Amino acid sequence: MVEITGQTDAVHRTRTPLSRARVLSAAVALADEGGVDALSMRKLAQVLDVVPMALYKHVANKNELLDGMIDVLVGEIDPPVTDTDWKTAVRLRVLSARRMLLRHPWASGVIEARLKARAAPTPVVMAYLDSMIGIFRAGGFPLDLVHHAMHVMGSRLLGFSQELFEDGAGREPDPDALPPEEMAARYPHLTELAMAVAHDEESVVGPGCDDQYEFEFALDLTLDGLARLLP
Amino acid sequence: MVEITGQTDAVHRTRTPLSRARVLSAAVALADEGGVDALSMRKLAQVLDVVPMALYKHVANKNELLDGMIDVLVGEIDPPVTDTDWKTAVRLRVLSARRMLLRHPWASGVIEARLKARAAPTPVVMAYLDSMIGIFRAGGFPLDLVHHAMHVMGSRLLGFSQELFEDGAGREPDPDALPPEEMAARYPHLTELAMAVAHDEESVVGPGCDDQYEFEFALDLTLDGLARLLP
DNA sequence: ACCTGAACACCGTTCAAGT
DNA sequence: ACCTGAACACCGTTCAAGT
Repeated sequence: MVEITGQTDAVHRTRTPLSRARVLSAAVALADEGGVDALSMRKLAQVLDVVPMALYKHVANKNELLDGMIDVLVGEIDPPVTDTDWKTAVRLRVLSARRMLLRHPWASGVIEARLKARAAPTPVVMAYLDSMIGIFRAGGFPLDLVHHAMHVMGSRLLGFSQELFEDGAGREPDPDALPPEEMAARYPHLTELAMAVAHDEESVVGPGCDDQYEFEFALDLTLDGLARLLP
Repeated sequence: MVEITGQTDAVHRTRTPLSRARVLSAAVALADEGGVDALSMRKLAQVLDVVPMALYKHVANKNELLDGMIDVLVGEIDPPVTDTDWKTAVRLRVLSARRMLLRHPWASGVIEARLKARAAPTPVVMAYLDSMIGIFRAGGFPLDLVHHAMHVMGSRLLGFSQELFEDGAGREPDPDALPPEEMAARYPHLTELAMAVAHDEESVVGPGCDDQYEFEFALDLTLDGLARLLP
């Protein structure tokens, strides 16, 4: 007993030190193996041969751990192919996202849960959405149609179902949010779209987009598409 | 302290006895108030003025509680309107489902989680899907197109995202599953569709439907619809 | 200053003891 | 036979005590 503890300790001392990256990839591996229910701070610490509290040096809490894991997964999605038409580019990207989601079946649930909890999307997720908007823009989509398109794609973009944006309305103000000019530099397409939407609606129903309208737009697009296939 | 306990006890004795329905609606109310994280067997018992273990007389465990709650919610979706065309009928039904999902923001997450856990859909959910298929059939959709349509509608039917059916392949055999003839009687459209899909695929890639094909079908339908709206 | 064991306030569920 | 308190095996996170 004492000897084993001693051995573990020796191994521990020579092991590569903990890092945020090591914590996150171990967490992803744990969730891949046993589902998200099998992921606990305590089990994660055990896998990393570390006392539970050591994790809190690298992630603030479990929610931040989940956010970090999502970032790892979004990083697995192929970057957009640039030398084709918009449709092929979107198609390839969404299919790549789907392959990621199939590799990590717990992912869409976690992403959706974090969105439902009104957590601010991480920079990595923002960059993903920004570049997706960029594909549509490069394909000649006017801003309002891009907006609809992003809603229509909804669940296929990242596996979650509805109300993906929510525009941060009612969200707790992020203490380390980027200043607007930095936002615009980093996420040009997202910013452009957000500003267009805000301007559109502000005079009518207040800020944010009309989710009901967007839902019906997507529904009707789908139903019309099906109607065209009727014999 | 003793006096208060005595009072509580007296109230408890005259209270309407626990029932599955009372447990389920209290659980829904609790989730509506505080989200699904606020729902625990212990808190539910407390709200019902009952010892935690008393709940287990009416639901086998927490998963069965969640299934029961889903049934309550699906019961809130309007029945299909019969005296219109298929498109209007589907549209109204899906919009009714959406209103339910907006009333209970935790619902889609729970539904998706239960599906991911490969839990068999409850009879109430089966009946809902069956009658949705019935609308398409009555509208003249051939079986294969209904199949595609159900996949395309996917997230809009009940708020979850993908792989909704999974056909029970790899699912633990349900001990109290209905015999086939009873299935056919209760869910005629679902059974017809399931049999057509099974027959279609069995000779090619084994039972179940080709999820990748269905995903791409829905994706392309969406992209083609967007392309048509380009100026 | 850093690290960490014990503790706190929770879970869902089992089970034996009480009526 | 029914009901239930205590117990079990967990959680995420706080915090004070140790180095």
